[in-house]
Amino acid sequence: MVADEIAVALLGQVMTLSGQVTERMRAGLERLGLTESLANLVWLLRPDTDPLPLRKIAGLLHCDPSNVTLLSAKLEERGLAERRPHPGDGRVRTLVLTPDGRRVREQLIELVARHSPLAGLDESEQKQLHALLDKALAGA
Amino acid sequence: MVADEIAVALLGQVMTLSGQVTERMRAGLERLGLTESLANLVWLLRPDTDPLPLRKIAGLLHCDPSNVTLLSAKLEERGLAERRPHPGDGRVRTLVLTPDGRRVREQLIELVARHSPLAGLDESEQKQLHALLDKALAGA
DNA sequence: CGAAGATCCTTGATTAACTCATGTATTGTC
DNA sequence: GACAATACATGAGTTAATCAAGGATCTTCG
Repeated sequence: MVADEIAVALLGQVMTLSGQVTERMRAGLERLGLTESLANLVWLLRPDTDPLPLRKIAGLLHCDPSNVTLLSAKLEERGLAERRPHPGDGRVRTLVLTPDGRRVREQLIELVARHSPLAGLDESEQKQLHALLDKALAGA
Repeated sequence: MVADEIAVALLGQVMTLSGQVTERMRAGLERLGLTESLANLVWLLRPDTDPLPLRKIAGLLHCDPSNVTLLSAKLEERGLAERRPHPGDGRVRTLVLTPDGRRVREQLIELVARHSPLAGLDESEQKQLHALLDKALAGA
């Protein structure tokens, strides 16, 4: 039962951490003109990887595809992202950040990552933590 | 910039992890008759510590006090928790799990902790992780 | 002792995210 | 070329959350 206790405590820590991060985000979001869910989406839209189909975004966001349509429309409206047809499949739309969107994403990362509790750890601790989390996530 | 990269990746891992956990929770919640936000509240109501004032709950939950009133009422309605007056201060109400509520909380922990990605780590890794997260949270 | 101010919870109205059901377009298969 | 399957869009409806205002209790200070 001891092992269980640790697992529960770990989970509590992770949830607390994620709560603190989203809370900090929220404080800076108004300045960026984003809501929390839009920020989550922007966070997901990495400029250095292949564009994500909307359906895949829904999976990563754990929400309904129709909701992604809504969020995408809002980002488009603000000029932060564009829906583009998939080159190989006419049914699929992908969502890509515009230059403005990339800037906002940078600000978001700056806002959150630079001040997260995790940033307080030194480099070797961060690497250690990264390895542990990587292993845990791989096992899932 | 390298350190920043790690911090960003770490944050991504934590968010992914918390997303997976809440997703898993969601799958089992219907059976327990709870919504996600109610589950978060139940999770917070540890039977082994002093009862929490509603206002403090609002802080921990990062939401408005009036929302806590609403959630508390729902838990009460289901017989899972009780609002009790604070012994020393007539303004304050505390929220306490009933026996039924404690049972539901156990099931919730069982559901989530036992199957979280973190449970896949061995005991020494879990302890290591716990120490790192503890340090990070203490710094915040 | 009593009034002013602060703190805590509640109530009601409003907003916004999200889901569900349905519709339309495109692709793949037989 | 018809049929099933997949992907996104649209519209209605649900629900959680915020905000503003109110009543109750405690604290401070004249």
